[in-house]
Amino acid sequence: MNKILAQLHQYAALSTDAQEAIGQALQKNHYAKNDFLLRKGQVCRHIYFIEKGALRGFYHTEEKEISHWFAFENDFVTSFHSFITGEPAVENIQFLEGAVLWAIPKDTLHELFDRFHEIERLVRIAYEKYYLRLEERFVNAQFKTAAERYEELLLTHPHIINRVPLGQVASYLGISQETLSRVRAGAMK
Amino acid sequence: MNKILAQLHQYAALSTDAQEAIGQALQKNHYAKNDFLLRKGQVCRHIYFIEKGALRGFYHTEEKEISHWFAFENDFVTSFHSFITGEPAVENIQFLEGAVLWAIPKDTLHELFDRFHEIERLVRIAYEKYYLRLEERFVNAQFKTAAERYEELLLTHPHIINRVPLGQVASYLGISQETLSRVRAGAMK
DNA sequence: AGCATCGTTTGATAATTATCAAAAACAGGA
DNA sequence: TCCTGTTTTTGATAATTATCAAACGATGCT
Repeated sequence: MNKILAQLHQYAALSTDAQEAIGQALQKNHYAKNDFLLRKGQVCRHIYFIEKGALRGFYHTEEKEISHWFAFENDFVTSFHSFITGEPAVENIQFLEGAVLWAIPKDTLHELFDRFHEIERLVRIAYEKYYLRLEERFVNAQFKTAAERYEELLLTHPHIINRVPLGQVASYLGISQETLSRVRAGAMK
Repeated sequence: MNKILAQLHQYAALSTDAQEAIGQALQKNHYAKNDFLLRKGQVCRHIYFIEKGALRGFYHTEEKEISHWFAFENDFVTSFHSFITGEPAVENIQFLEGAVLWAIPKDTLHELFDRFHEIERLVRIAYEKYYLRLEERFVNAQFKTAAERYEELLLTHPHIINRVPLGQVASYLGISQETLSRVRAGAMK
């Protein structure tokens, strides 16, 4: 609980009242490895905070499967598109490890927005940061080669490489598993 | 002016008071073709609304130049990263055509956030939409081939192809100008 | 009309990455 | 420890895309 508030504090400060309201809205749950938090076609009605564990979001079609994000302790996760639009998700969310999550329902969050301008402001600021991160990834994807992107991932997010199967990391980087394996071996420099 | 409020209305409704406050904050300006609205290294302190004209945002390094967005009538533009962080921009914004823009300064916008919860809500919702668009582009970039992305662009944003030089469209799609030319000729099916 | 500039197309070749197939390495359970 | 299934690596080949170079086309200006 305090960990959650500490993470939120990164985005903006909150009054005691607002903090308490958030605390009351949260529900705790345990999940097993390989379970699905969300399957394609379901509507995602919560934002989750990861107390413990690791998750991935991935798209799955007949031809291929692409992991587009990984999340770990102290991250917030949701199926952004489904959560915001209320439409069925086009992605899946799966547990890479056993996990403990805190959930806040969308309805409750919107009630909090009405009651506390400061909470909506915090979320506005959080969205800004999430946008910037995605933009940065997007630009990197176009400017750097597969090998450079792997190097950078190794520097900035080593936990991804340690805790996620290689094939999934490869799809995250936008390359095939074999190519990533060769990049790793240093063959492609 | 009314066009701006109409665009804003897409995101959320606004009270008359809020609308008036926004109207007072706006400044109108004219620009010539090929001028820069913003150069790499400058801080972007405004959000702009395009009454008339076309712009592009692009990254420029020694090796290459990548146009990462195009904007036209009724679009809002800014250097997102610089505007939000207050840091010098890493991108350039240039006019593809002569243009008329309305500007709102960041400081003024934040004053409006304090005075009108509803304006901050509108912006929060606008960010959600912008995020979703970027996410969609990001996924498409990984799932579809260059040819498919071009086809899709042709269907969904034909004005980009009509009003933007081919080389810039190519960098937007993440391919070389020559490849795009061949894709267009239908050679790569 | 003629010239210069910019944008686009075409051709030949090289580099990058994917795909298919099989072997090797690793991890967990009996 | 051995077996089994999963993950990772390696090899050979094919497909995709980039790069370099040159030609073509359109536009605007004198």
